[in-house]
Amino acid sequence: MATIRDVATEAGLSTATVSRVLNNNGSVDVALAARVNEAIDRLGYRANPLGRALRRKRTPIWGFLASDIEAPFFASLLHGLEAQALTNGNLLMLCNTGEDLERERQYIRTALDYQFGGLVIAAASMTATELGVLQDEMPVVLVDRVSAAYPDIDAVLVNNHLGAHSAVTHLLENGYRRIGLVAGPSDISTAHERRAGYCSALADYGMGVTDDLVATGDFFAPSGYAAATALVTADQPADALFVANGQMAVGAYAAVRDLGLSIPDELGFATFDDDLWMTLVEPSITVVRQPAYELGEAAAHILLRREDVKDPEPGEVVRHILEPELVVRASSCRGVGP
Amino acid sequence: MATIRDVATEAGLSTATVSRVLNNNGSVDVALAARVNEAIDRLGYRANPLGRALRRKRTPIWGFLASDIEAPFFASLLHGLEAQALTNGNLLMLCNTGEDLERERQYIRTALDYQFGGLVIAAASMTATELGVLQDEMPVVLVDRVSAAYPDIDAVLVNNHLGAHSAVTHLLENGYRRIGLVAGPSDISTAHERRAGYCSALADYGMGVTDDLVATGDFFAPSGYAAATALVTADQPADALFVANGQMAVGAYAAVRDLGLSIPDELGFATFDDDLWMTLVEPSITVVRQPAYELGEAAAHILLRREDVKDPEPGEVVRHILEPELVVRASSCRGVGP
DNA sequence: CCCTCCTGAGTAATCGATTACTCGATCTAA
DNA sequence: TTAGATCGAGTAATCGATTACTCAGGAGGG
Repeated sequence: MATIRDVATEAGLSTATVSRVLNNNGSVDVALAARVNEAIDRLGYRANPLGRALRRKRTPIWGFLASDIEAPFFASLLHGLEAQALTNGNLLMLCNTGEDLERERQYIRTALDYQFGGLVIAAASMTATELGVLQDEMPVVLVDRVSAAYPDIDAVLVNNHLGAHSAVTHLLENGYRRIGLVAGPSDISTAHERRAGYCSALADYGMGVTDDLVATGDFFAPSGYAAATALVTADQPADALFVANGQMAVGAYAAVRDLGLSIPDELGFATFDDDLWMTLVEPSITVVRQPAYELGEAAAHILLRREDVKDPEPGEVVRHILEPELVVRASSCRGVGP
Repeated sequence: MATIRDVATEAGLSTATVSRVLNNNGSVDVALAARVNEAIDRLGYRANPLGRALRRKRTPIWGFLASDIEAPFFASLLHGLEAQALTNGNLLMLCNTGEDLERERQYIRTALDYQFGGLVIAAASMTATELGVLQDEMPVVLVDRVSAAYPDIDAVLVNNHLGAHSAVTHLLENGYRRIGLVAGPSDISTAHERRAGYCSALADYGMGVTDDLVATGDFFAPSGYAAATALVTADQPADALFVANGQMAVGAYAAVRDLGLSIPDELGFATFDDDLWMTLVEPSITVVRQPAYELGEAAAHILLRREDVKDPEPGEVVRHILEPELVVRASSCRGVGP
């Protein structure tokens, strides 16, 4: 491996000049710069990123923290983020926390040790003070989830309220009147907002929210099964279900099938998150699709803006909200079924 | 951030001694070691990995190269790899090549620049010489795919032949006689092996392979749709389909549905790769499940073994073969359907 | 014509660790 | 008692880059 010293010798110049050419810093005579570049080509020189990072106190690596990278939503987000990272000369380091706080902390320490160039967090479980410390050292962007505890950190979010509102309104417009909500854990912002959207849609339709039409799960499939079963077998059963995320929709859908209810005639069905299977089952399922890939891209753009420029003032907080899309399929349209 | 020098000063010792304590190198007096550790605790010192890596000429980072991280198979593999990486003190760097050779090369150069501690490749498209050069610098493990061009590189693979063989045999045992194969690109080793397994199962049953029962796709959904349509609408149509991967199964399944054929009565159906939707559709789908997570773990173990020890001799090539599992569901059992 | 300013390039310090080499002290053996 | 071996710790070189500081030489002004 050729070093910058080898290049300097080859070009008959000093390492300082070579470095200036490499970084387009200072002013270097055109002829000398050409000599440097020729030497670089001749030797096949590539700068050692470790030496560079040590000196600059900054690594061109972004970290990505997610609770479950196998979930299609996060996988897609990750993909969008990775694509932007690589095209902008950054590497992407992955951390799957599995909702494990200790692991999350460990990873954040690692990010500090390596002096990452940025961090994207899709698992907001740490305290505000920890994040505050982190933010002093590198750009930090929250994606998907936020909490009231971090009012001053950049975030890229989905308009969950609108998404839930439009899906529930759609169910109402199709004649369903007792719409059950399979909700997520209320301490996760997305779950909270979707619930709020559900409520406001009912309110806009002049209907109140009855507690017996809301069952809370934990965003994983089994809880969706239980919640859906409860809502549909109650004394006054729901005549439609709106599920707050894709994983719970798997469970909820299985529950409905096991109970032998026919969708959409006996029960309307809609959910947050699009997934492949929702188009393959019979009837296909109406969803609120989240722009997951774009979420990742948007997070990358914020990191890039924060990187050097003072464009968003240090005190200014960026909140980028993306719009979800209601994709109407057969499961929510009575009389349009198979 | 405290440095090793700060620790040395705090403990009233030299940096050399501190370093020896940190790395458990050389011999240090117990009392002094205790003083060092106290100083470390007092200062909250954490070693700077960049300085360390620069000196050691080696970063505790593993790279992972995949063609499509959004595919459930690779996502799961990635997850298994990441879990092992983190528990062994390595970070995991992600690269999604999207089958783009140029991008792959670029990433490999990056791995060399950073002096990664290992590289896991699930996208074997580069030439043998490139990989040879790479292997001289760091441990390399191929997962999922290999090619005859790399006989001397460690690999973790699935027994594709056996998987296909068992699925096709299962279809034969259930009375299907004209089993169509939706095959993958023959230059990808997995596709090749699955095809061979299909052929050998037929042969074992005393049946020959007829070309008109094989249609080749590209491992993506649309090609599965086309291939399945062709096989099922031929003059002498197939009475069962075996699909070589999960993505094409999506297309193939949609095609069958669009043609209004009933599974499993009119058509048997089985595929490589398990996925959520295959249990949710009616009837559920028989699959050959690959241990994707375990593949990632196994790759990690090979890297760990190669890391320092000379356990696998430099000349010795490790080939770790994992067994797939036939999961029988309704789609392949005539008369057991809905 | 001389002095000042500016430009462009080199020298050397620095980032934070590891480690070859050195050296004094202790211990063993002759 | 002393030479030689051994052990433990410190000094300083090193990994590969960036950059503050320095300095020579040319341009411009008085």
